[in-house]
Amino acid sequence: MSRSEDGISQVLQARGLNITHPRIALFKLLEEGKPLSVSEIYHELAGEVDRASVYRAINLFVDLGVAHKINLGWKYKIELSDAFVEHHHHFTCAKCHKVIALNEAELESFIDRLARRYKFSATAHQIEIQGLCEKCKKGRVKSGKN
Amino acid sequence: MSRSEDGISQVLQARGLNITHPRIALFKLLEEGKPLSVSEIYHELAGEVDRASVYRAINLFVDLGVAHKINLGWKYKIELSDAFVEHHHHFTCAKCHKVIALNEAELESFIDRLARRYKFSATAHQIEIQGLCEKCKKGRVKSGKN
DNA sequence: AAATAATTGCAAAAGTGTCGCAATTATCTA
DNA sequence: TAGATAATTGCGACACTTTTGCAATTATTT
Repeated sequence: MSRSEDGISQVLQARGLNITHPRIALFKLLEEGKPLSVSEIYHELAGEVDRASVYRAINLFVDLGVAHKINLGWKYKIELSDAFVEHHHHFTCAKCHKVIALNEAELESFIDRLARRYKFSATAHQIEIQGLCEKCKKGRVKSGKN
Repeated sequence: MSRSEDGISQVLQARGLNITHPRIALFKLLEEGKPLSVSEIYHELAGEVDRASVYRAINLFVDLGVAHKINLGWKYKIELSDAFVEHHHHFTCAKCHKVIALNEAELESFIDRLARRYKFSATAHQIEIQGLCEKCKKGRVKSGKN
């Protein structure tokens, strides 16, 4: 393992942490962009990486700010942070599960304005919005339950 | 157990559900206003209420719309719904843990406007914002940990 | 290439969430 | 208010999920 160009190697190196297979494998997986649950991750990495190491790598990434956990529904999933991947907020359709990316800048500035008014300096935030997308709202789409 | 005036008893009664100790105890705990994690709840109720019953009561409350699960950071916590308790959004100061309530109407309308633009109809949302309050931002306030 | 320091995989343990079922408790009825 | 009836609880057992100690392995340093 060498490649000191890619994102994660750089971060690890900068912190004096070893560049190891579990860490690279996790990063590559997350790099595909889709938020993954812990079990999706270690099933994907089965045989390659031990469960315990998956957890350790995930927690390391979170501590390093490389990744963070988000909630879809009410199980969390892991996703790379801004610096390594697109945006963070989206609508999730409760029926068809379509994900609609939100205008990040607008959200940020709204939060900032709000915070400023309360003389609060915001350092982090989580926003999740559930609802129905245009198609599903129009009815016609039957849902098993819910 | 009788008291048919308080919120939860009314709801239970209206649905023909029994008013039982686990349910009352959970409601009282949540009534204090602080969102609690499942384990906080059953540790608090240890000896009084069995783990399984805590889960059953929580799920019942959620089904009834009496409580709902929210995500703080990335573990979910349980909180009573609007009808039974104040508002849902606030700033939380990372140092002194002061909680600043936000202007709910403004938040709601922002979300709605945003959603409308994407032709998405929002039915629920969770927003959490971390940062520092005015005093702590100015420095001077030492924090034990965290 | 050897030394050393960080990390892994494994196995065991702790924690979470669910379920069936007999025992208990709340509510209803007379 | 007692007795019948139906709802609910607590218990024990599972099936995960997540964490930890530790010897073995792997990445870095010299």
